Amino acid sequence: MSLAHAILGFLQKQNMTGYDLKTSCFDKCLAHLWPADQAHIYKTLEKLLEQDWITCNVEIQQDRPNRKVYSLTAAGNAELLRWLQCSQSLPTIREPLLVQLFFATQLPNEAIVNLLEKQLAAHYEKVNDCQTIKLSPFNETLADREQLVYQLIQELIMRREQIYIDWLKSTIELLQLE
Amino acid sequence: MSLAHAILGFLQKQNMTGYDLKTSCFDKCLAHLWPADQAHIYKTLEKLLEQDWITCNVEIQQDRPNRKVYSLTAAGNAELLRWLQCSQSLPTIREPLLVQLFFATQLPNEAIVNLLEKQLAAHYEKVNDCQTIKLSPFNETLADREQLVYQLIQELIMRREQIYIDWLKSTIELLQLE
DNA sequence: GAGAGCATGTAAGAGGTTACATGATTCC
DNA sequence: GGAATCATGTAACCTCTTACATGCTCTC
Repeated sequence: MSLAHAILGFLQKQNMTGYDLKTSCFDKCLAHLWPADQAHIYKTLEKLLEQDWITCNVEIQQDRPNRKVYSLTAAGNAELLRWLQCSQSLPTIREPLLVQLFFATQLPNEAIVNLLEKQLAAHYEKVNDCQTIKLSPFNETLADREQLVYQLIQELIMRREQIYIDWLKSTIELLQLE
Repeated sequence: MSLAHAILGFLQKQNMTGYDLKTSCFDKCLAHLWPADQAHIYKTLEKLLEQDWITCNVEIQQDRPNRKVYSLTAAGNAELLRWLQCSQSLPTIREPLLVQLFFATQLPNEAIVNLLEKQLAAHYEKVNDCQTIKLSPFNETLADREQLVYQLIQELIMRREQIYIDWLKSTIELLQLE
């Protein structure tokens, strides 16, 4: 249910369209915490409407497609607050590379090293990406408290990446020595 | 597609039933790399049959339900080998706790600390679990190479957990000071 | 007698992705 | 002229989970 609640969370800060949510919120702030697809966001908005947790107001535009601007209802706000206090389950992590490695003992070392190197390159790219994320979607000046929380989140994400990078590097070295 | 290929991988080592795959393989070896549900395993076995990557042989039993023993075909083996050489995408990690924290600045510090402490307890439990995983489902003596790979995988999993634990601990301390 | 283990599955739904379609405007 | 931006969506599909159902045996 995190996608639905993340949408509620963003709408609490500011009224927005599905497009805004995708481009300014999910892709910018939550890309590394909760990636979300455009089609999925639109579908979820409909469900939230059905639940009466949000409402929709159409702004007619001449030059461009009309905007469906969503906003949080009182019920939606209450639901968000309820969810914010529920303890969440641990992240489910599925690791394609490690599954592959698990069965890859039948491959020669060079083939395995090759796979690891590609993954390492992808992680380097991702770290680059992570460094440029902006955790606040709006141009407000943030309270100290918010800034602190955002910094903490960013740090966990970076550490998480660093672990993979370190592990990949040392594993590649090890296999090359053999 | 990792679930399908993991099944091929296990069947390459030994013929098995869906039940065996769930209880001896996925739950024991891949629990922290690629958790898999029983219903999902059965459905995937059917798809693999349709593709002719596996075949099924029914063993009739008197006292117990019959066993559908699956085995890898030559085509299945080829597919596994092909997949083992494809570079995999990075793991998609979705973090319910971090999303929650992202929106939780409206909660008092104690409420946040409470959430973090629950998550920390869950991670401690998981680390315990991870320490008891046995990466080989069979009672064979392993080649050095396999043993090395399994050790490396285990280490990455443990480090991944440790990061979360360290982060949660220091974040709790920080918030309690405020 | 209750519960765990063996072994099969189905049905329904939640969650998520990919690809396609529209149509105007602005920038290179 | 071609690509990007704005803004909407749909359809099909894949992945995964939850809950239910059956029925026998062995152990506590």
